[in-house]
Amino acid sequence: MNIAFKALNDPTRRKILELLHEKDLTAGEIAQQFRISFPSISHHLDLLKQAKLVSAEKDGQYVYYSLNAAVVDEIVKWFMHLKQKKKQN
Amino acid sequence: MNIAFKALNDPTRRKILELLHEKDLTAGEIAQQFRISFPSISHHLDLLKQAKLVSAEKDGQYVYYSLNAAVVDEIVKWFMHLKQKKKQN
DNA sequence: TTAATATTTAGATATTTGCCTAAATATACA
DNA sequence: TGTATATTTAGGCAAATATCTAAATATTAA
Repeated sequence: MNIAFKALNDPTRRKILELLHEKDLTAGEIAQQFRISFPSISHHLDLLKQAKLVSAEKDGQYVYYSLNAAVVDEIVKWFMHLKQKKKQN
Repeated sequence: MNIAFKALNDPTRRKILELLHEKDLTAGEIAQQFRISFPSISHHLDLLKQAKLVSAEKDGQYVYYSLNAAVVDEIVKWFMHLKQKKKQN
């Protein structure tokens, strides 16, 4: 959970999630969408992977990344809990 | 949105939101829940306020903090959008 | 096997973050 | 008014973060 929020705290990484929401992409296809260097994008992808927000699958020389909904669910649950009606103050 | 994710990227600040989910609290009451110094908590509260995740109201010498659902809604919306069924890959 | 392409790892650097103590400000109380 | 209480602001420091270039690794193609 901690690492998920950390992974989400970056506009580039959130944009990556939005791209992957459209369809699975290779690391290179993702990198092309940004003005940031390949290695930096690779690092961002690694963080998203650590947070289990995305998963990666190697196919030949390419690595395909895809969005992973499970952790998103968990976070949404946390927010929904926050929104439950609270005691009257 | 950017600042909201930033504000959420800290366990202390998320704990503060959970405390405020129970009921409104003064800065001091919040600070007592942590082993962190008063000024540090004050700084965390300021960030949460900037992100509009909480609102503050002064009452005499106390400042009451309360949870602000509007931004939470906005973030949940972002997540729900991510979860919409995506194109088949 | 050699060269090209795709991606990650390593190392360096500038910026941001979170914490602290000390000082400042605001309000309440004696 | 003078003192105590509640909270914020300021300044400093260590750790974390985002970025870069260069180098390494893996796979494909000539």
